[in-house]
Amino acid sequence: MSSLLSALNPEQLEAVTLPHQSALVLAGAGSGKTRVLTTRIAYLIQSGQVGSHGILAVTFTNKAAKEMLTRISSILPVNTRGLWIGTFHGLCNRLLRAHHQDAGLPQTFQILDSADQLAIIKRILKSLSADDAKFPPRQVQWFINNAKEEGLRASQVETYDDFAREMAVFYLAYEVQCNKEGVVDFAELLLRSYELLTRNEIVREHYRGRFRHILVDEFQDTSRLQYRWLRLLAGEQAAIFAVGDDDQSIYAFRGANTGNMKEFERDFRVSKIIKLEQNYRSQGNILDAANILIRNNSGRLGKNLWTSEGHGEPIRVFNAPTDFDEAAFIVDEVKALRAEGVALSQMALLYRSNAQSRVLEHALFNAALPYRVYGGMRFFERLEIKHALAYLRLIANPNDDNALLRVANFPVRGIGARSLEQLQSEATAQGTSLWTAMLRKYENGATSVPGSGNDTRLGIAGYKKPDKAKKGIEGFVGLLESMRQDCEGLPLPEIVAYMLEHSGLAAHYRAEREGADRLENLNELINAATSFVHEAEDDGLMLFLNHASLEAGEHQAGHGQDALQLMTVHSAKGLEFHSVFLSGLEEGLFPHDNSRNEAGGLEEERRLMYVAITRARRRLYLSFAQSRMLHGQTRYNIPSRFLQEIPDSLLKWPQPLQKTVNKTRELPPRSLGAGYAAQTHASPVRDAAASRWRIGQNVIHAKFGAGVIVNCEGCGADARVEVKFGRAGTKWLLLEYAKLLPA
DNA sequence: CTAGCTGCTGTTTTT
DNA sequence: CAGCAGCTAG
Repeated sequence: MSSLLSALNPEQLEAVTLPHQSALVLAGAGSGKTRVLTTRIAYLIQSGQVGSHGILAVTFTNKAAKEMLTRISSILPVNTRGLWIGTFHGLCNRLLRAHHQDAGLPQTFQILDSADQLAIIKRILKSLSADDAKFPPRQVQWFINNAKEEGLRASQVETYDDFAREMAVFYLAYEVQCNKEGVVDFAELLLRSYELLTRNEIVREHYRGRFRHILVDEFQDTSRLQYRWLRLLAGEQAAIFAVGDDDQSIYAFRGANTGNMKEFERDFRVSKIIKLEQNYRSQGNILDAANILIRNNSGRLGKNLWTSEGHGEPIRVFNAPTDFDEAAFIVDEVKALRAEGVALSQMALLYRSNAQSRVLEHALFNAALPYRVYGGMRFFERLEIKHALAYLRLIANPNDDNALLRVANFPVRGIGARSLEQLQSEATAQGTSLWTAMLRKYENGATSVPGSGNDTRLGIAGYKKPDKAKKGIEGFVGLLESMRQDCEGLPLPEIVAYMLEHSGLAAHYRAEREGADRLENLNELINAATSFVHEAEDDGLMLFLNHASLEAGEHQAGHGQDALQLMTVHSAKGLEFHSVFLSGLEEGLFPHDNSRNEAGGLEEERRLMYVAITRARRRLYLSFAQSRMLHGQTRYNIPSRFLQEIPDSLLKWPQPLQKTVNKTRELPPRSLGAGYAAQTHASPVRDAAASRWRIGQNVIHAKFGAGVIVNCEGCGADARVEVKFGRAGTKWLLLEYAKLLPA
């Protein structure tokens, strides 16, 4: 026990050994947050305060949950299966599985990912013949998820205008459809289990009596509903140990509500907030940059990271002419670092949006550097995997319309859109699933067609067509029925292998010229199933499918080998690397344009930047490109304001070897409140006469501030340039009058 | 019924 | 530059 605690600093120790009371731990990046959580769990169990069954721990990602489990089991010989550690979604799923009847769900309920959800919504909008210009499916999806997040059912939605009324109708139809199919979306997992706990006293009291200690990781990212869920589950008895960092709240777009921290203080009478500010990860310069940057945000709880290590290296900033050059620079630096002995897996390339990975991947590929992309197209989201999963879902539950529609005609078996549409309306009319409708139709067809009262009334053509369609469906029904029968009792990996062969998927991709990768992925699915059986010690098909919906990532070919890590800043949260390359630091990209209109959008972007910076242990690269290919056209952006918020004294500007790059630092207008001199760096004298105005050039306007030329036309007195300014938007300026200065 | 073409649109971040 | 909906030709 003492060895367990001896390695902790005083604040960590205090947090770990807190008595049974609710507490808020403000844990800065790299301050040993996970360690505190796992050590506390081990401490609680080892000191006999609670059994392992009395602990519930919520993490933000499955990865974090897994890590926590392994760390705990390395400290303590506990049965990890009795521990309730997982994401909100994972825990809700567990709860609903255990009480599916009380929750009004079939035992085999399946989980929809957002793409599945969108598909259902599209189908519903179509069946209600809604005007999709007026009601874009995405917006309907957004509306439904928001309503659920507010805890509202379709019948409870406020219908203050026609639009909302219409939305409520869609929501209701969606609810009905999901119930019919026995599927739940992500938000539903939460809402449904929240309702279960609210309504069912027996279940509620059972869990309240059981979970005496509730630990919450990344508390700043909890949503309103999640917070209510926690409060409900905790009741009066449980102690909630909440660990979070308001500066790392980057999921507001998904409903995260930092206000929960203050509410938590009030609701649970938190008497003391413990702050963990000593950072064990990054060196001084990196930490200073992060601290100074985040100070530009308002309404922080307040926290300043410090380290006992030295300043370390300066932060390297690179100004690239194009995104292509940026990638080339990164490749060079990566090679150099590797030559110095840094493992590729200890280097990360971070970017704001997934689309940015393409250029980087291209450069890495050409340089023959192994890399691994996280996020983006996830394993379980790949088309061929979705098809395979659809078959598996149908084996588990043939009433899953989504799955059925996905593969009814894939591989092609002559079930066209028309027959499916027909089937759809029959299903709607009868209030059944498509599968049931198929069975009926098939049985009707089988009994009535031979007797055929039809042939007296219809011409041959008009009667052959439906006959053909029936054959397709008949074949499909037979296929599915035999698959369901044959898979009964088979171990999971064999079910997957069987399905791949008998569904015709394997054959389909074998025949396809470009199918090799897809085949490989399908084989990887068998591996995934095998390792799932291994890890979960359970071979339920249903469980595997849930695992697939809840944990979209982590399975990817090319496991294990030393590879560069590529991911968005969002998915880098919680990770650390020896070296971090943060690319695309441009206005419009990072901070992202879309964040401009959102309340608090800019501050969230800044927190995102803060997260990115604090991923680095020793070395941090920040880079931006003057021109970038985006959405099929070249765009010219000015450097991100965040660059400017970092003091020059922490920065170093390396130059690429052979290229002559504009050595001037071009920065956007200083934002309010920042207090460092922008012009301290040496700026080489510019040859004013020689610099003709050109696209991509950075300029300064007396009134509008810094900008970049994105277009020009005319000549002589008529010469005009279009300039995109950081603040004033994009404007056409007559060169004769506008006193433009080269930046 | 299918495959292949065109033309449109939308574009952040994720459990 | 996608990805997708809708259309046309086989």
